[in-house]
Amino acid sequence: MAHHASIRISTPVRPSAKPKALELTRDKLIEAAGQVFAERGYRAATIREICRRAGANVAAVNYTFGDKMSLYTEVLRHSMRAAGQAAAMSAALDSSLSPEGTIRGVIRARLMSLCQGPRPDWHIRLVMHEFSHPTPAMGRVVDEGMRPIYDRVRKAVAAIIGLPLDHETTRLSVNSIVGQILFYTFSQPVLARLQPELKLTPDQLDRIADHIAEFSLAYLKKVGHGKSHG
Amino acid sequence: MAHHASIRISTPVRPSAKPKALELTRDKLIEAAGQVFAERGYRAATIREICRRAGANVAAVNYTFGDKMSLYTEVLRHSMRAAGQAAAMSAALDSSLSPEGTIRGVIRARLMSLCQGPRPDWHIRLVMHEFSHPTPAMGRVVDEGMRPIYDRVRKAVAAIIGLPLDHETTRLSVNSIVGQILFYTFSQPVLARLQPELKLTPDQLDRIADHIAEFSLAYLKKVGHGKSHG
DNA sequence: GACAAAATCAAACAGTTGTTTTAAACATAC
DNA sequence: GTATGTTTAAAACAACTGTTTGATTTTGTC
Repeated sequence: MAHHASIRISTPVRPSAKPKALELTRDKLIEAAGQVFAERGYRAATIREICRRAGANVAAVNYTFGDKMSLYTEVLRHSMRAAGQAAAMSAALDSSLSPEGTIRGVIRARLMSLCQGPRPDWHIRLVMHEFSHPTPAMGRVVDEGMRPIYDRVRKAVAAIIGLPLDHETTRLSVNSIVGQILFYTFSQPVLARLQPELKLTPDQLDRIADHIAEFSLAYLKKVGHGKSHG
Repeated sequence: MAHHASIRISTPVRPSAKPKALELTRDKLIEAAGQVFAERGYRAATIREICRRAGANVAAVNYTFGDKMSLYTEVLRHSMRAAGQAAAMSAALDSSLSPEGTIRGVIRARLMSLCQGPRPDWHIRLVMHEFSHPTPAMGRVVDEGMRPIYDRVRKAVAAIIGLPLDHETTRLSVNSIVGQILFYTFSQPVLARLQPELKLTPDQLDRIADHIAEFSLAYLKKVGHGKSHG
């Protein structure tokens, strides 16, 4: 049911005038909920634990957000915004880069986010959960979190291999590149068991990024040269 | 608590002598549990729904398997066994293949399992859930389901690029190949939204398998030739 | 047929869940 | 100060969870 929360949402007349203490507990709840949702999943995460970690009362979630699902959506939105900003930052300085530079940059930026960042694996685990059990929020995850990168890589790939944007080879090549990246982000549990010696330190990730770039560009350049004089 | 079930387990003296009706409901429960676990996840899956789909009583799970987790482990074991048999079958006929043939074969076999098979996406969704929320059963999933393929590809890759089995380039190249494959198995929700026109029909998967092979071999052969006369 | 073990069932149990309620504490404007 | 609206707190609610119980039916054996 709609209740108290709607009052707050419907009256952000002056930004940061009335906010008072609600904003505080609201932030604390989102932070705590991010942790709990990430490590337990949506269903297994309990409102009671979220509130305990946030130092708030059990009723705080329902008072502030309405219900559990709205809180989850809000956490996902927050997570997406953070990831989006990082992506936008790297996008700003690669619009002037060569296609090859774009590809190398995207791979590196994407991999590096695995070791740095404030909360290392939050966003990843949240998205992973969305993958295995999609909620209505899935659409936003893809549209805001993945499509920008996907489209940027697609343009660069098309430029290198000299084929149209929507040619099958273009699309499949992008999938191949994205797949290599996602392997290191999503398959860490497997990786840890298959290659225990592979630590995802910054300089190791650096070498991995280089490898993925070399691996991919070998094909792209080969096809590109074939097109240019074939 | 251990109870009735242990009686059955501890007395398989004559195989298929006493089994009677228990085996039947046991199979029905595993089948139903596979569906429910796959689509809802371990936590959200309820014993009541599993039993309803299996046409059994609520107490059937606890009577037959002891508790919910034991049922889950059994389902995972079943799923692994099925996948393992498929892998073993393809392994039998590729031991005599060239390294390149091995790689092409593994890619194709792995991708084709996406469209054929009795229950198309069971195993995948189960493993996906293990990825995002690993249980103690995770170890077996990796060891029985992934390591055999991983090792086979590694040997073939090492042969082509002419580097030792545990060279970093060898391992990273295997990761690149496996990553491309896993992308199509694990990222279907994303894929469905990013490329709605990409249907995973048998002949489409055939072209995808070819692409992954070409994409990967471009790099492997390049490195291999470099080694042979450099 | 009778008899014992195995299997099924309906009902209940104990615990946890998201959510609601009611009242108290707090802040703010007059 | 009082009055008003907002935020917290403790307790209770209703629904659902995995699990257990004890009776009842089914099954296999003599």
